Amino acid sequence: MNHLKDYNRISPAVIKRLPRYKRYLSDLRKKGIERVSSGKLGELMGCTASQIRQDLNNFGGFGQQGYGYNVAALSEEIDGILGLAKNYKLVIIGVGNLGRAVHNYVSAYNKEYTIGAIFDVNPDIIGTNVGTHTILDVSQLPAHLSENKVDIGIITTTLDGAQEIANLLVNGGVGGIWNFAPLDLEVPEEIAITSVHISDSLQELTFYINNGNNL
Amino acid sequence: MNHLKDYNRISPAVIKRLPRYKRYLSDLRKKGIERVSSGKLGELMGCTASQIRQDLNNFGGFGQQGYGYNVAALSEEIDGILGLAKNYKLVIIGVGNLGRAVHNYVSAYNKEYTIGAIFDVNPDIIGTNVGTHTILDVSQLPAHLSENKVDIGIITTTLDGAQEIANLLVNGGVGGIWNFAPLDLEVPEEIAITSVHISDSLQELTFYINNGNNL
DNA sequence: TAGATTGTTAATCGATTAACAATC
DNA sequence: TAGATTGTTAATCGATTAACAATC
Repeated sequence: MNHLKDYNRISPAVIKRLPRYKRYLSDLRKKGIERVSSGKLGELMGCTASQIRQDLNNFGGFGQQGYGYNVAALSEEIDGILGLAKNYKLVIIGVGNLGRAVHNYVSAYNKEYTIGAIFDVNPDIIGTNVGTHTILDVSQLPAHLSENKVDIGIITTTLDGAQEIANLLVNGGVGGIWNFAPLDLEVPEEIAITSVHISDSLQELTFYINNGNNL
Repeated sequence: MNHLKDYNRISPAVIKRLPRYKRYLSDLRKKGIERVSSGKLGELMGCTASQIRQDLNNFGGFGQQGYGYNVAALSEEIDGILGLAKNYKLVIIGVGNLGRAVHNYVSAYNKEYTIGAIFDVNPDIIGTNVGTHTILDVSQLPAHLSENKVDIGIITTTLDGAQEIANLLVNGGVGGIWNFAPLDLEVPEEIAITSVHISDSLQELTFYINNGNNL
């Protein structure tokens, strides 16, 4: 399925664009469109055909001259590249509104991601249910990690204590951390980490409101 | 306060880093550290001193040779650049868990952002309260926009209908849109828009879990 | 004054776009 | 076959880093 190139040398800018390609392809698929050229896709996405071809050719030659790309096939290739063919076990730490939103969101996946357990520090909600999960005390996190293989730890706590949670996750052997707390966590470099910095995003928007959009 | 250069020509990469500088400076401030050199800050942030000086000099010369930067003063300069000295009126459309999380988050600001009204389509929650706000029917959004100056519309709905909400916001004269729905909204180019693509972020993380971190 | 560190120019590096031969 | 469109190399553009004179 994937052409076994050296994915480590591929620019982060390219990787960041893959989910976006996936969104547009899934859109085309819904509309029943079978094939698309880099030219047409570039028009839809607001980027150059050249960029699309360059990006995809990092991973393999998925197109066909004179035809373009098969939408369904390309979409599946991208899933393969991203690693969405596998299943990942998750834990969520912090079950406030944001944690619940992420819980809902991830629960909608039927294959790729499975929530193993959810944790909080607030005694008022520990023991209550969210969907099919019961909120556990965060003190049980290390035990859970040692008894279960967990791929991704999701941090939806506030700033305070987020680094300590990250340490527990790292020591518990997770493969990656999905961080929503407003700080840059320090983790060993073999641990993958992606942060969603919500407040940064609002401040960026504020700049562009005052200074005209990114053109 | 700001040195009135042409902020429109500044690279988006620089703008994206400003909130991050702000976070580190506020951290130093909390620790009671008064001054910092680009060298020391670069060490903390994991970037070059050169980049920090280049970034800041897009906006003005905030440092002093032989001394470095005054933490508090630089922090306030960055606030000014981002436009955080003003107050912005917001509306939130979509009061599920994500909308509530954003509501909480924004409510914590005391000066910069003020929530004017919140909207949803779900009759079960319309009329109920979130903090001091009563959830309004989304059909009342156009009227609200014509009666109130709204700076930022926050879209925390699902994919379906998000573009229609964006159209209402644009027609209602908002200055910018903060989008959490998993699509690229189409808006006129004079409208600032920043999206938080949560699902894209998880997929990016998944890639790095499988392929080693961004090094 | 001497040392430190900036502001800024020049050099390098990486990412995007253009061009075109290969080929379906 | 002729037309379309890819894969890929070369050219351009932009962003990062290095270097250093200016100066506090």
